[in-house]
Amino acid sequence: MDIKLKVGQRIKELRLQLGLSQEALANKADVDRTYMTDVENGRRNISVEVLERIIMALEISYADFFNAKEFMK
Amino acid sequence: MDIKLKVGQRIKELRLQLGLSQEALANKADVDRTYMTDVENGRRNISVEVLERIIMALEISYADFFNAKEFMK
DNA sequence: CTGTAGACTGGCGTCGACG
DNA sequence: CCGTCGACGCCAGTCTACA
Repeated sequence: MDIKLKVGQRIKELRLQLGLSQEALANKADVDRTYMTDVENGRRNISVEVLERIIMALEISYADFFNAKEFMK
Repeated sequence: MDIKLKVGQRIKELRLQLGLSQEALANKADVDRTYMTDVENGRRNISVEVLERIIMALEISYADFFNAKEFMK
């Protein structure tokens, strides 16, 4: 499956666990709200710097973010 | 430390373990050779799609690529 | 609150050339 | 084999607006 979709789904999964709205997470990660929508829906080819900000806003490490079955091979 | 540097160093580390030149890895990942140089030296904010191609060329999973101490928090 | 659309700027990623 | 430079097209990421 497309890496963009995997990343988007993982972000959404973790966001919901934190009980945040897309807008709240977008603000916390300092990215645009409409861009956040596109990223979660696998429509944008995100860069590692923006991904890092989102991951930090999700209060998780890079290692743990990718430590999920979708990324295991 | 900068995420771009961490990613670059991890790529270089794994590339050397495989005994590949930058050019050989670049060809295998289907990216430009000069871009590969910049990425390893932490000068480019790489996207997840290109990073995926490099990771696959390094014969490792996304999870294992980030399962290294630099990415542990 | 989420999604979509359109317009815009900067930088990703390519390429040829040279040391 | 690796690093750097300059040129260039295209898309990442922003923003406003509407449902």
